[in-house]
Amino acid sequence: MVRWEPDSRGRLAQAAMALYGEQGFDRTTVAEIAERAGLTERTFFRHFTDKREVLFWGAQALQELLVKTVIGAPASATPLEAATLALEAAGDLFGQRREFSIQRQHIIDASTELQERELIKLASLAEALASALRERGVKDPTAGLTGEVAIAIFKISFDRWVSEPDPGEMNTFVRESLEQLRGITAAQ
Amino acid sequence: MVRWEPDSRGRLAQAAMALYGEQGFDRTTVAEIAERAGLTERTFFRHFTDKREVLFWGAQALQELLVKTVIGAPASATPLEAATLALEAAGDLFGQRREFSIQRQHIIDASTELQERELIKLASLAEALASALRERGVKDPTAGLTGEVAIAIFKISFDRWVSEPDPGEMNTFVRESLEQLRGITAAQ
DNA sequence: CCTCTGATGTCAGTTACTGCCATCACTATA
DNA sequence: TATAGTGATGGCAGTAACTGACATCAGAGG
Repeated sequence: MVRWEPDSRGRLAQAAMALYGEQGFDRTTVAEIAERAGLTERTFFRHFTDKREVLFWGAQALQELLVKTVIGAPASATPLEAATLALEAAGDLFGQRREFSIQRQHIIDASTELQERELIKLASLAEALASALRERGVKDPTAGLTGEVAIAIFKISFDRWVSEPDPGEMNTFVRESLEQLRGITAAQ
Repeated sequence: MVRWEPDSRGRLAQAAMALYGEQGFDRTTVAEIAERAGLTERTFFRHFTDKREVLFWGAQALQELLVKTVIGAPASATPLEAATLALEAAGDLFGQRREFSIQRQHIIDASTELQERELIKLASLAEALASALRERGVKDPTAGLTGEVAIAIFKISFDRWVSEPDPGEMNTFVRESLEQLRGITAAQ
């Protein structure tokens, strides 16, 4: 006989996602989430530091993927090329769960608090990219700037990929945005 | 005889800055701030929506400056040139209060919550820039991308300008970062 | 059979924030 | 001059996010 149902963390996350989608983030209480998962408020805060953090526990894996890809990029690749490879790897990752990404983004877009959290996660990704580039020998401020610019491209591409009805691969948008960036900086 | 001391808002802001600097953001309570300003907690929340918002009430003016500058830029200016003019105007604004900027940034850098708030303010600036560019006839996604990239440059430049001992004009960093951006995107 | 561990529950406490109503110097108007 | 607002504040009760301290108890290992 098991004392507790397994995977409390997963059940909490699922309950939270469902409730945030049904009622909105602001109008759902942690007690509600815990109750739907058959657990206690206190236990929720043992698994997630925050009411918001439930929606962002994939960020760590994403960051590791980005870093690994940048470090593993061919030595001949320029900083921006290495960063682009990382974005494309991320694009593939998201591509496998488009429905989930859309639902999650709807929830985030409806709450300022969640947008703040998303932005700091993105900033953390930018910093991780920059740090990985430095390991490749890229100097500052080029490393930092490339990280920021790459994340900007990711934001815009992800946004379009989520909004459009039948967008195909997200990486198409990534490459397109890169082209536009070249246009923007070259135009004099 | 006056019923209340004038400029409660200013007194609250000043008390908050001082306490955040002395004890850190997390360890100061709104009640403390109000007390030091000779007011009540309730009154604090009539002037600021948030405990964090005290540090960001200049953001509105900054945003208006950026928008005005982009719209007023010569018709011949490219999107990035127009955005750059706005950044330079902002640079001049900050240049007049470097000490204040440094102290404020120290406070923000010591608190994750405040960093989140800062990031969403910056995102709002990026969107305002994009929207001003659209008014100049710039299409999306160029407008959005230019807004994001401009803010990325601002972040990096501001960061360097605040960190270095005797940096001179912030706009030097802005122009330098722009040059580096061209290098990054051009390198193939 | 015993002990230890790890995931959970319980409970009390702090603090950010909100709604509602009271207060009262000052102002405009009859 | 009397009266009826007005606007900035105080007071107070309430909600909900989080935290710390301690209790519980099935199962693992000896």
